Amino acid sequence: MLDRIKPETLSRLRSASHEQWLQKGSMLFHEGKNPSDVYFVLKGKLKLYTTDQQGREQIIHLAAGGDLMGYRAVLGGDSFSCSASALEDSTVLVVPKEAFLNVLDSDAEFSFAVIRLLTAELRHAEHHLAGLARKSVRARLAEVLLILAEKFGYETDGETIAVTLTREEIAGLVGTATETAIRLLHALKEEGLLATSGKKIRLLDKVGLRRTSEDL
Amino acid sequence: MLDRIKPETLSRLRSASHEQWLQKGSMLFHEGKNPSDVYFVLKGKLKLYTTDQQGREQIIHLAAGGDLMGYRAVLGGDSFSCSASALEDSTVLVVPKEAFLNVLDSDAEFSFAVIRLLTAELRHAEHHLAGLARKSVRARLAEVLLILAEKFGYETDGETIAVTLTREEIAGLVGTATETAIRLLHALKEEGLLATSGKKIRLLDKVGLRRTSEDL
DNA sequence: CGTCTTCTTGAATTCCTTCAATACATGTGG
DNA sequence: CCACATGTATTGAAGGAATTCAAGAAGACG
Repeated sequence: MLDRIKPETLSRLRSASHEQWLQKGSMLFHEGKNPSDVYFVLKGKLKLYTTDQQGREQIIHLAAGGDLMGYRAVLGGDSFSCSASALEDSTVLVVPKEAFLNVLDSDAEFSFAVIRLLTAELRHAEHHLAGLARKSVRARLAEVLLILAEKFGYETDGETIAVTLTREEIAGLVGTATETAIRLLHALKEEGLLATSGKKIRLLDKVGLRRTSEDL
Repeated sequence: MLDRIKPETLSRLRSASHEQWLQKGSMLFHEGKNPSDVYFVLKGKLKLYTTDQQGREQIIHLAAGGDLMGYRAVLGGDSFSCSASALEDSTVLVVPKEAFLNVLDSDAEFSFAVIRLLTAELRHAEHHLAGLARKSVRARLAEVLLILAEKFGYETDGETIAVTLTREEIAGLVGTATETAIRLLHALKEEGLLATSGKKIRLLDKVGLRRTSEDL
């Protein structure tokens, strides 16, 4: 998102904003609270998630450098429907919502960029929805791993996903129990599709994973 | 959506458009095709759905009078990610995409209304997503029934949902097998939460259904 | 009526969850 | 640097929820 904004617009936004540093694990915003700002991720990785009564965490979305966060609540005039926290040390640009809305109102190009962003999110959500409803947990796990790789890229070996998640977080992404995620990771490992070492996951056979992700 | 457009903008759109009548069961657009128009539902009810390899249908969205359809593909510059067909005889206003995009570009108010619409859709999709991932099929069925009632309203008795869906379509909304949907409808009936007669469903205990929809 | 679709029910099976116990890792204070 | 505490990961076993397949009943429609 950040890279699609022209310099002029960006400096308008920046002049009203400040940067904020977030330690790994700390919260950027809380579900249910009213938004006062939107956030551009300058550096780092964050997760957007909801927590149910039983304390299980469902991860709705992931954010990396360049991504915009918190706009859904601001645009809809709602409270936050998710919480956001840092997966690693991160820096965000805090843009007061008035500044954001002003720019939106006066800059048709920016406004169209936001529409494109919303559209892309919606397509992504619909796809995810169709998948959750009819794919097996196994297929969804394979898909999640590929999405993680696409979103965060690989380390220098070209195979290890460049993000560190707990098994619980992986389960929260897939929408399953932690134990099931562990067992299925193990199964994919036995099939030679991936290798794990601690929290690092190496995708050894991307084509095989893609095939697995398309099973029902 | 239609009701939030000012008359002036509406007549601009209308002047470039034409109406189309759709028989129950006929298609408005097909997944994978390129969009040439967006559609305002003037009368009737439609479903938006994807079909998987096994021929199972997952319903992504429902549309009633006043709703806008097909804008996701047009705004994203994509092909349609869903198919749309009429649940009953319907009439739509066919707006060529150029006309739609022109108005969007020149009318900031309309543009903001579209942003609000996208935002609302996104919130809806996220909520649905979180629910699909962690609720039981039983809870999701109860929720779907309440959503249907909210979307399409009741018949004159104030209890019968004003839309006719096959069990297969209900299963497609919930994201389950047709047989499971039938069994769970039966269970909810035994508990006195609803009554069925053919394809008509009467919600007898909305509070109870709400409670059921919030179970895990 | 007869045909076709939709609905319903039964039974077997698969997949996933839950609970419980154990190993491993990480970090902290002594 | 060790010992302990805490959080994370793993594995087993039992149970439950949902799917699948199969077959029959009920409706819809020409």
